[in-house]
Amino acid sequence: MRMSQLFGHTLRETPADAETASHYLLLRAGFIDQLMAGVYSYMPLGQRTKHRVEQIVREEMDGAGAQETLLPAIQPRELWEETGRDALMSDVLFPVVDRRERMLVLGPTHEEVVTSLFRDHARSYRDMPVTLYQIQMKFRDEARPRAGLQRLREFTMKDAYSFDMDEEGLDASYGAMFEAYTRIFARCGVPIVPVEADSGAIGGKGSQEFVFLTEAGEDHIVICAQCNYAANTEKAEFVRPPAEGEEALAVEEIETPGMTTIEELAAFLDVPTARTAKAVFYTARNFGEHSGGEPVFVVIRGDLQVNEVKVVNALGGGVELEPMTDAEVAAAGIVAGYASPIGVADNVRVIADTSVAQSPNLVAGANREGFHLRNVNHGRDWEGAVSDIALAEEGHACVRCDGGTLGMERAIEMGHVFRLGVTYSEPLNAVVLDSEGERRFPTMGCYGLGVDRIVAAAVEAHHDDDGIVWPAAVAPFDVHLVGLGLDRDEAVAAEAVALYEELTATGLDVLFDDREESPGVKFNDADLIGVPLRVTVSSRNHKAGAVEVQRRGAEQSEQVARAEAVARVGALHEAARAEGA
RNA sequence: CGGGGUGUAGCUCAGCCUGGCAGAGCGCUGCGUUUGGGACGCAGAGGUCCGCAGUUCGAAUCUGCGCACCCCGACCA
Repeated sequence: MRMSQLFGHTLRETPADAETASHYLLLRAGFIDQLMAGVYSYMPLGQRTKHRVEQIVREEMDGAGAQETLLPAIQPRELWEETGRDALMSDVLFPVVDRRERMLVLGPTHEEVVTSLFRDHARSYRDMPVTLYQIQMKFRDEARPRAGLQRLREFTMKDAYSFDMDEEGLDASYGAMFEAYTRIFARCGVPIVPVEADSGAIGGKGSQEFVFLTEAGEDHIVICAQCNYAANTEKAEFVRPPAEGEEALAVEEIETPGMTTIEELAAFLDVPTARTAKAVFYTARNFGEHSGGEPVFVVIRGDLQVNEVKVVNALGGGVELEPMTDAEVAAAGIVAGYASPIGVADNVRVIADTSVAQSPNLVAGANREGFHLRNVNHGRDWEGAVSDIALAEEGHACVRCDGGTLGMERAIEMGHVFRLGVTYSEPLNAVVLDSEGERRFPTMGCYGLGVDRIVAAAVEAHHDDDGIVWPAAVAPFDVHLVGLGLDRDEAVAAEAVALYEELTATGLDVLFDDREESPGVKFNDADLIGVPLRVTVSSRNHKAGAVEVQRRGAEQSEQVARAEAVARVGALHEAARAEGA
């Protein structure tokens, strides 16, 4: 590609709205352009990189035995009603109406469609196991798109779906995808950590995320400093700081005027927050509903925070929590600021974190303005389902090893693999016959990966003050050929063109800067765009019978004899590719 | 969805407080000089000052209502 023909230019100044490195570098280098919030065009350079990422994904999916398909992005809403996810995902669904006023949606994910496809074409265990995948646009009306390609409303996902007869089959299919993901991220130069995760709106019986640790990320991950335990905070478990094992004492009412927060209360009574019980109350509603719902009263030790994802799971899932309104608090007979698990109305669901169940003699509200109770004990003074509903925080003790401490990192979720089970095959009635002739629901897995996020993460992981430093496998070009002073010296120009053609003939993708620009402009653009190898042809080099080759990001360049140039560049290219593999 | 911020040339922004000719730098076009790390001179093109309404002799500037975008949080794959 001759740079004089390339559509799009580098920008000298950083666009004001871009904050993260991947965002402003991709904009400045001319890879992407924003159309609206969370929606971007890929310009030629960006599209080349995206293609290379997709090709790596394809190779690894095919290598793992998955078969490529292409499922419709536009889908009938009824299909989503069959699984109930029209309500569950209603806040991100892009609705569409056709000319006959039929309700359609732009697909945010494809479990329903692929299960429908499977239902129509798979007949028995002889058609299985099978894993289908596609690389396709997904549409989600995100509340807050952000950071360039990191959170988009229209994005490219590789999604795969496995169908097996039993758990052992799912284990094998899931394992194969897990391995493929590990290889994909390694080849793209994105360092990832697999972490335990909540499966959210996708559902199923367990999932793992592949995350890229970066300050620019929006997920929070806890990682044990001692063992390999790593989990999204939505899911993360931890060992509660131990309670003092004293005998249960008699309940005692105490006056605590104006002490409506845990901090005030603990200071007033001069006890650690871990000796108090905190109450938080919610209304749990089905998705898409805005009234009614079930009152939920959550009790947790004062030194811990409530993890709402865990509360939803403790309630059986499928609901969303909203803080109770003042009217709902009053209706539930709760005195805010002095709420007590003792004497809660029968229609209120009470959930206790394991921390309160294992801590004797806590201070809790008296459900009476200006009063608290000392020596409240779960099981003796009040009942309530015990569950892990606490948010893991930095410094908490690891559940998987002895003496390990959890650290907190920010991360971008790059991929997510789920063990679905029959979450979709059952409601969609995708039945196959097993070897006994019995009708069975296949056990499914699904595996998603964000292509745009790989592009963004590769930049986030590989850049310097001058620009992008692409991993060779996903660079838009293999070689950036810089010709200096081509309009002044015909011999140099001829040499540059000849080298361009020779390098291209060996199969390398070459970006040839044949523009009439000053050397400084060309070098700065080359650094910004970040192609792994830069080859400079100039009158100075020409006189020495050489060209100059420099690895992007390297301190030194090397002079290579003109006659050796093609072979040397080829060898350096192979070496650069090998680094990422 | 809550909080904060910003909308003026392709980009980065000044002008707004205190109403009175639409501005700068970079980029862009042409000509000339220059040529190994974002050169220089000359000449030029380029505007719905986010939109609508209001106040005023007069609005980029003041007021109201919208819209868009960004950031933090909530939520989310």
